[in-house]
Amino acid sequence: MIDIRRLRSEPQIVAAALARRGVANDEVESLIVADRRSRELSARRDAVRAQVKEISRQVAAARRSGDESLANELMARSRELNLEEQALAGEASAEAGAVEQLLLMIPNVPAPECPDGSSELDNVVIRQHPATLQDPLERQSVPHWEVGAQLGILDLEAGAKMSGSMFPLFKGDGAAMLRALTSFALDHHRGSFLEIRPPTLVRTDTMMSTGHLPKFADDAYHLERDDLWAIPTAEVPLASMYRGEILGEGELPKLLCAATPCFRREAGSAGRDTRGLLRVHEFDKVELFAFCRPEQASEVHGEILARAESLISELGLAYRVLDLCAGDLGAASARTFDLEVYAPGCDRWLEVSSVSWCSDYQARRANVRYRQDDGRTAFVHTLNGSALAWARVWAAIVETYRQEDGAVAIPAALRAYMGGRDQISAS
RNA sequence: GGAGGGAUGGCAGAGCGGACGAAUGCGAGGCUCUUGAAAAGCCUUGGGGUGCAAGCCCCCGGGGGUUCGAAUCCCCCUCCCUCCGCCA
Repeated sequence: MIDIRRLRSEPQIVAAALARRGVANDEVESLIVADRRSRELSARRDAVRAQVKEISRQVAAARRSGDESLANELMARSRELNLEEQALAGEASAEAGAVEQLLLMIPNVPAPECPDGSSELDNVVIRQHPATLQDPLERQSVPHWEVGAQLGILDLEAGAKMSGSMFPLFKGDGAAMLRALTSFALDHHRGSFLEIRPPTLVRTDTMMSTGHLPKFADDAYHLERDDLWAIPTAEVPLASMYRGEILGEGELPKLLCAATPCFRREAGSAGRDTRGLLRVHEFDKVELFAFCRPEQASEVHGEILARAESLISELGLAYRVLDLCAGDLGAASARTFDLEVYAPGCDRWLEVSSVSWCSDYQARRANVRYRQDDGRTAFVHTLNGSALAWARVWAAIVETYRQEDGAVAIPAALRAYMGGRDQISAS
């Protein structure tokens, strides 16, 4: 969540920054009002409490000196004050709850460098490799769903039969390639990022910490009976790894990496991009996550982005990097770079990574702090980025590497993970 | 799923109704001594809210309750440990 003290000290600056990403001024204003009332009420409550405590001490003193009648008198007075305290405490906690609810709904303040804009149309392409795409007439033009069906490595009908549409089923070398991609990526990150295999069902507070709840509950799968949520990304469990802890300054940055399935209801996007693997409810992904000191954040952000890019390059795919505009930022993010690979068969750019700097937004929600060298504590910064999301990478590979004869060449980087073979042909 | 035991500061661990935000040890920081270091000695050292400040308030896993007063008593929940049952 955002820093409420900053909101108090420079409300117009914060409100203006939030407006860049579409937060209404009213929303900010009602938070400011509720916060002021909340503080006023708790100050009044505390003053009454202080009197009650003082009287208690006097009761103890009266008892010790054997003055029972004074003790009784004081106790009666205290009972009276307690009634007042209870009333004030009720109001104060209701108002504090209101502040909390409003605060949980407000997204992160975008970084000043973040470009202006209200939707994905305003995102800025900052680089593309290669700079120009192959001529449309020479380009491979069979979409991955056809390539996959022809080679028997992707069976969308079978997936739909067991789970419904948008739950893909990979077969044979198609499944093996997915596994190869995960191994390839984990090996690439090993040594720098600590590999974690977190749970993929998490509690509500874990989903709250990253900002996925309460506002975006419709986007996630919820197991009502056990009140657990299927993670939409490994970012969710990883962000809670040190929840409530104070880390040593020397431990930072903590760099983590996890391969997990990811589950998304895609509630708001029914009917959009539903062909093949363009948008699916379940996919595998390798995620990079970092906890660091604020001054390390920029460097770590660059490193995660560089790692995602280098995986794409090694796989030999065309890609571009987007600087997301303020209006297209995820709730927790202050600055995000998206990576899109080009899929020639369906002639589309597919988002395969989103590398975000969440400043202290998630750290506040998860209460993850570190001890500075002056002994004081401060919130860490968190960063995350996919490296990479495989379903769409799989689609781009299959489309990019399809040959005249219908077989798909296996990218050189993956061959060692696929028994040394160099192509997938119809079986 | 059943039966017990536990959760206290950075860590270990005492406290079981009144001066306890909390003994003690370790760790960390400062100082003395020393050419330097070690050793020894002395001192300091939890988190948070609010306030210009003095101060006041909250926090002993979380939430309720009893009481003039709760780390301490009662209830519920979560997590950890031991045993039994079940099971990939």
